[in-house]
Amino acid sequence: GHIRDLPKGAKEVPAKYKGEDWAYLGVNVEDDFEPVYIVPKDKKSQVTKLKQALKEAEDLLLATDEDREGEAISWHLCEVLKPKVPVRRLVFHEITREAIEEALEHPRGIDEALVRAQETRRILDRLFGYEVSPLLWRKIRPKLSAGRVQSVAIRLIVDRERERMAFRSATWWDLLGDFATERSERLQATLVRLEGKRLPTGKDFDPRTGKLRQDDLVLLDEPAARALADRLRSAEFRVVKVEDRPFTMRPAAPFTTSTLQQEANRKLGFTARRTMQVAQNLYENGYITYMRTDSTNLAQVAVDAARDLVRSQYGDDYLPERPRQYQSKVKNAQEAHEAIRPAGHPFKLPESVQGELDRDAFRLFELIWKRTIASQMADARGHRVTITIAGGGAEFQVSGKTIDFPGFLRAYVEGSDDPDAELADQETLLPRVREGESLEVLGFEPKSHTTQPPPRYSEASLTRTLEELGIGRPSTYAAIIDTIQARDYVFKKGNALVPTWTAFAVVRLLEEHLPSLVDYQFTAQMEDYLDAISRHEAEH
DNA sequence: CAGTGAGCGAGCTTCCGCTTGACTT
Repeated sequence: GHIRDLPKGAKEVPAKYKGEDWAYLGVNVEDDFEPVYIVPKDKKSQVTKLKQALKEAEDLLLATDEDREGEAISWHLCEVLKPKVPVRRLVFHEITREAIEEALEHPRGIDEALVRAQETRRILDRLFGYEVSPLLWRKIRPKLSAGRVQSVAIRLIVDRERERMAFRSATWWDLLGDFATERSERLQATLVRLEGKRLPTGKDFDPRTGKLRQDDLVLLDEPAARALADRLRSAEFRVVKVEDRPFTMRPAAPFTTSTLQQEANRKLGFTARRTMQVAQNLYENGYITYMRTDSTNLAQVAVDAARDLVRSQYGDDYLPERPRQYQSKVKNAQEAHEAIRPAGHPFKLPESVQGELDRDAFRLFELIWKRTIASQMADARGHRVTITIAGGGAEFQVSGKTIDFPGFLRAYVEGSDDPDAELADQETLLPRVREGESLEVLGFEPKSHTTQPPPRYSEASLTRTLEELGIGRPSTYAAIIDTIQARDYVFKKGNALVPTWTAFAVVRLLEEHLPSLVDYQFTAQMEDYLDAISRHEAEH
């Protein structure tokens, strides 16, 4: 990790800067934002060890991560160690024999522009944090904090709470029609249209007023729904349309830190913190690859191992002709490592390691194993059938889903934030009917529906949103969630993150007086600028 | 002269991102 950093406060600033106005920042804002670097106390012993080792070395190999922070670590090492022997910078994105040997044959120098980009990022975060936090101490309460990442995180949560407070629910009614086919099979369908006009769904209501957004829809109340049910009992119904559409589903990409935390939260109920602790343990004991990564890429040996397992466990039908490659769709991905996957070749089977692992570790390992294997399996194939039934001026519809070939679903189904949607994902089989077939009416049941306010963020959905906005890094997602709770901005209610009044006060103050700093695009714009620095196109 | 309370000044809080070993309970 980093062995040098800005001083934490005025106390750690070297004596010659002690009296300066900017000492508390550790950045000379009076002279071109020159940063002051120190070796923190807990890193001194590491630096001593490195210096000792360097004395007997004929060569210095810098093999830190190939990303912005990793490049900076290499640069700081050179600054501190002042090596007199030749220095080579090695880069590899996976810890495999092949990758390391390759790296040894193609060393490079330190990329100074990338180092300047990191330094800029560090200074910006310090200035934001150490200038804005004291403002909150004076205006709201001591010990509060603000920062490029945490302040946007609480703004997301407060914004969602505002939407919930402004929310006005709406209630509407429809009918569940119960029919029998010519072969006496039961068929239930929902009223979707009446006299040519569509019935509303939840999306048709404005969440702030509870009123319909358009007026060409049929809004039924309870008496109207009951009257309609009575009237339709004597109507004649026919199948007017049977739509049959094939579909395929692709497996999800292998895990990154963010997706692992989300899935472990949804499927195992782990907090981000617990997921990372368990993963760290699995990593240190050689069960999985590195757990702080934003890459979905698999090393060639891992692809081979996964494909071997697919063939032996599920058979050739489940193996795609060619290995699958996953593109990172995440903004600002730096891809210094592989995806998170079982270590080694071949992968150990979960059953074979169950005895060596505690319950948490086993469940997380199994999740990683299945996701990795599934990512190299064939698409699932099926078809979706939609039946439309008409009679008495009313139109009913029902959809069913059939899986013809499960493919990767044999190994892994991605979890969902929305349990209803997950239920709807299950296979639903419909009786066979033909267009024009007449149906017997068994009855109509009026059903009421109420719109729901937008849900609060969970740890999983907050992490996903931050990642989508390019905010935070794999090593910090879990820490962000801890920080906003430690500062009393947010508390957990079950899985939900609920903002406190302090959070409302802080967000409102920042929105009113420092709007650009809490803009959701602030980090994305910063990243664009840092990229320009690393391409030598902008001043740091 | 002792005890009390008001007033003042000094010192502290805080960022993000990379990591693992040291320390406490």
